Amino acid sequence: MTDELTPTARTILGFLASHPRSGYEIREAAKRAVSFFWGVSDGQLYPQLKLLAARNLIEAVEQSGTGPRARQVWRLTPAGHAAFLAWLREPSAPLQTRDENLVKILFAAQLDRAEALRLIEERRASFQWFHRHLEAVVPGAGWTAEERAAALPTPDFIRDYGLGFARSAIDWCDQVEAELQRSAP
Amino acid sequence: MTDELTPTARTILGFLASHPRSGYEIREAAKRAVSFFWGVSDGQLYPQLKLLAARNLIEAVEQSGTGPRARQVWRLTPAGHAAFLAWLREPSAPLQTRDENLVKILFAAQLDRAEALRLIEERRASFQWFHRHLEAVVPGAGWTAEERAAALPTPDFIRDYGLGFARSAIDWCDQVEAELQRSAP
DNA sequence: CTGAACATGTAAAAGGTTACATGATTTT
DNA sequence: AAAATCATGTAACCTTTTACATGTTCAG
Repeated sequence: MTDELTPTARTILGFLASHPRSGYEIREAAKRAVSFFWGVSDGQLYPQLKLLAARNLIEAVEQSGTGPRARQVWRLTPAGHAAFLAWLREPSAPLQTRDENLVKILFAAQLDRAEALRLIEERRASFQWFHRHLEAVVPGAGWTAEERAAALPTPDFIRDYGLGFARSAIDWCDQVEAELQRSAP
Repeated sequence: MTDELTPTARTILGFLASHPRSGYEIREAAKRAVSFFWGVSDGQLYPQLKLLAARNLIEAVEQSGTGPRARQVWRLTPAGHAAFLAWLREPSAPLQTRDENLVKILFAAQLDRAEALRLIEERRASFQWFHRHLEAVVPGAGWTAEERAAALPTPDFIRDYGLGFARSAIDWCDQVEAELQRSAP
C-alpha cells in the first residue's frame, strides 16, 4: 500500500474538487481543459476511480441512473478534499518533457539541407496546427457553472500558456529555417 | 519480435550516427544535449544497446580496454545507418507533454489568492532556473570534433528552443500574476 | 587512502496506452 | 434501422524509472 497517489489519481481529485462528476465527465473535462499537456486514458481513469474509492478519498453519489449500466457519479470525501489541497500545496515536480521530434532536429546535421528543411517545415506545421486549435477554443465556453463563477479563469490561463508556447515554437522554426537557408547558399 | 524500435533505441542510433561511442558516452552526450526534453536512463540504455546489437543495427568495436570491465564502444552497421535515416524521414509523432504543474494551475481557482500566487511564483522560479541553466551552456562547448565541424549547429538550435520556451513561460507567469493581483484588489 | 568519476549492468515496480468488450440511448 | 455518442470496464503490453550491484581508475 504505497501511500502516494499516481499523477492521474491526483488529477481526478482535482476534477472532483469543484463538484461531483462521473468518470465520463472527468474524461471529457480533461480532454477540453488539458489534453495537450495531460492525457487521461480510460485504462487509467476507471481503475483509479475504484482505487480512490477504496482509499476513502472519493465516494459514490446516489445515482439516478436508468439502465443497468447507469453512470456513476463520484464526489470527494473530506479526506479527499484534504488530499487535494495538500497536493496543490506540495512543491511541484520539476518540468520534464519528452519530445522525440527535437531529438530528430538534434541529428538533422546528418541530412542534406533539403531534408533538414523538411524536418523544420513539419515541426512548424505541427505547432501551427496546435496554435490554430487553441485559438478555436472560445474562452469560457464549455465550462460548468462553477467554473464560470470562479474568481479566476484558470482554464483560460492554460489556454494562454499553450498559445504562448506555440508562438515561441513557431518563431523558433522561422529562425532555424533562416539559418538553414543561410548556411549553404 | 516487434519490428518497431523504442524511442530510446532510436535516440541511441542517432548518437552513434556521427561516430562510435560507448554507452557511457551516449549517456553523457544525451545529458548535455537533450536532458531537458529527453531523458535516457541507465536502465534503458544498456539493455537497448544489446537489443540493437542483436538486431544487427549496431556492432561492437574492437576495444583497447585495459581492465576486465573495459568500456565497450559501439558503432552503427550499414543496416543501423539505414534505420537511422529512415527514422529521420518518418513523419513525426505529434507533440505530447505531461506537466502536472499546469494541472495544478488549472485547479488554482480553489485556493485563495495568496496561495494561487505562490503557485505561480513557484512556476516562475522553475522556468527561470531552466533559463539560467541554458544560458550557462556555452554554444559549441563540449561538442565533439565532428559536431563542431558539421555544417549545422543543431545542438545550438535545441538550446535556442529551450531558451525561447523558457522566456515565453516566464512572460506567461508575469501575465497570470498580474491578473491574479487585479482580480481581488 | 579516500572519494569522485568512470563504466556496465539487473530486477522490480510503476505508470500509461492500446485494444478489446459490452451495452444503452439518442440522433439521423 | 443504422450510426454516433454515452458510459464503464478489463487485459495485455510497452516503456521508463528507480534502486541495487559491482568494480576500476584517477586525483587530492
